[in-house]
Amino acid sequence: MTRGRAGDPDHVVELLWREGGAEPRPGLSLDRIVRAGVELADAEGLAGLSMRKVAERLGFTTMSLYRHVPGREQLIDLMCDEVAGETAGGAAAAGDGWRAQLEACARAGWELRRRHPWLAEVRGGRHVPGPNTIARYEQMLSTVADTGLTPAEVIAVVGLVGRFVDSEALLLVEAAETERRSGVSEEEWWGGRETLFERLYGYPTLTRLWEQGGFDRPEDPFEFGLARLLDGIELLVQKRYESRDEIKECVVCGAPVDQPAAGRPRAYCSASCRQRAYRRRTAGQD
Amino acid sequence: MTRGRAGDPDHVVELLWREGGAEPRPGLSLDRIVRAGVELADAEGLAGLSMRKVAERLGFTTMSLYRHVPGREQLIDLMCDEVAGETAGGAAAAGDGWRAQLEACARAGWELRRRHPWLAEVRGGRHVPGPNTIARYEQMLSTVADTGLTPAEVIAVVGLVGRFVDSEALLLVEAAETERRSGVSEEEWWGGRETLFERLYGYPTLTRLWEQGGFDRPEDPFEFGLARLLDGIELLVQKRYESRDEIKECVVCGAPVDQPAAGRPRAYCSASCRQRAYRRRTAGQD
DNA sequence: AAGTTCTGTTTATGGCGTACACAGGGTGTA
DNA sequence: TACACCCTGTGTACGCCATAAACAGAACTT
Repeated sequence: MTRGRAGDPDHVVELLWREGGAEPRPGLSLDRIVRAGVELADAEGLAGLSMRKVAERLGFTTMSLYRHVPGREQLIDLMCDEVAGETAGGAAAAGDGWRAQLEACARAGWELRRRHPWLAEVRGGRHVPGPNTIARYEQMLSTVADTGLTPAEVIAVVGLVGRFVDSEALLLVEAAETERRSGVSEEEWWGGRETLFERLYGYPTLTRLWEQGGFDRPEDPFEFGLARLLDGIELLVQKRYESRDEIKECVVCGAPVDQPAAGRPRAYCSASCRQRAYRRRTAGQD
Repeated sequence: MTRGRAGDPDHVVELLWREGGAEPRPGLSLDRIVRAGVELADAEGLAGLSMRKVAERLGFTTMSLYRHVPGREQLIDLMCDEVAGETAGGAAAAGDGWRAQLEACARAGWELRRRHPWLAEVRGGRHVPGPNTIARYEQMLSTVADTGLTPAEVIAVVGLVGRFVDSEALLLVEAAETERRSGVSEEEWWGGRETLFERLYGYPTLTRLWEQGGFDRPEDPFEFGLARLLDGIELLVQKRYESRDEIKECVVCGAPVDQPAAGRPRAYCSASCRQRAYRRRTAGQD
């Protein structure tokens, strides 16, 4: 079933978007392997996720896994989508503005990475997204879609926020993982680096900030960064909003729009485009 | 010399901050190993950096390296500081505002990661910084230090921008590395994922953005993100500036400051603190 | 009943970091 | 001059990793 298709990306697409049909039978199964992988990575981090250990945990030989999963990389893809389905995607109420909703998405991602720290450790491009991952992405996109930003900007905003969450999460994961392995806390370890500190006195700004306690009572990196990021995005949204009367193209079909000499500027080229935009706005809001 | 100190972080401090004394002798040396490591990682990425290959490149046995470097991790630390010393740190002119200077720092980091992509791949906490790394950090801190932000905020801003550069660089590295190994370009690969695309039509926003060409003509993630980030930071700086007349504590010594009933609000508790602040501001501007 | 497919095992390959014991030459001391 | 030591480089070995290939038995199809 899986044999010989290790290099075939379409295979993992099939696995990701599989029908959950097959009733649980004794023996191995894709779901069992994925779940065991998640448990293992939760406990030992992504570096601790080896095919041997997954198999051991399930009471089978290493190679038996390859009957169900093409390889380790693909197992990780499957694990990612598995946990992406955990939160119902509740986020914020639909009545809130885009900013509150986008912030809620970021926090949901943050929370997910708190429960499954290895998510932030997943690296390497060309990860095929599964249904749960896509659902989250779609939600973020739709949150930003009606801000008046261009399509490319919408995509860029969502990517920016997503990568921010990931990179901040990775920071914490690495610290936690190192603590776990070494048994020495982060503060303890850095506190013991006196041979380093004594070389830092020559740097005036660093020393001053240190003396003023900037390193002792730091800002929360996630909260601080998220606030700055959203501020920056909001500024762009405002700029686009203020220049909305300069719109020369219909936001739906792209055709040129005649602007009236006075009164509210037009965004749509025709009533049908306006109606189409309305339907899109309300679509999916069950 | 190195033997038996593999677990000792102080050792790598000594190596990083070593005096460049020792004249080049035949045989191995720390510098030669580090340079070979940089070359190798430049060519094959951090994953391709193995002790075996470094040794091979130098014409020695693998274990000979361990006479000069405690281990792979520490070699990477040394490589990082080696390349951090490459750019003279020119950045922007001192006359420019903090924003232009901070942007220049970010671009310098970006440029460095373009030349040494593996820099972005370096992971794991507790990396001991060397003199070149610290010099860059000091420069960024001093750039943001005179914005009126609190010490903790200054540190948070520098960290935020630094991690942003890193995470965006990592994105490109991973793509490039995968292309190199697979021989298939990113566009080609994603273009061939039709079995995936046909499952995405059900998502309205995603589909619409796709149809509008948002994925074909994307924003540059680095430029877009940097602009948003700096905008957000500028907003904070403005907020702090506007509320500067509410300052209740001397920004130098932290003592309470009596505010005059009228006129320009005081920032310093005394003339000596004002003078000290001036000296700090002008220090290091050779 | 025969053939095929699915599932799990066994064995083996080639890569990695690095611990450990050793060898030879240069240097310092008696 | 003779001895000891240490610095540098070597060879071997261990335990991890992913996974390729050939095989064995059970179950399902025709």
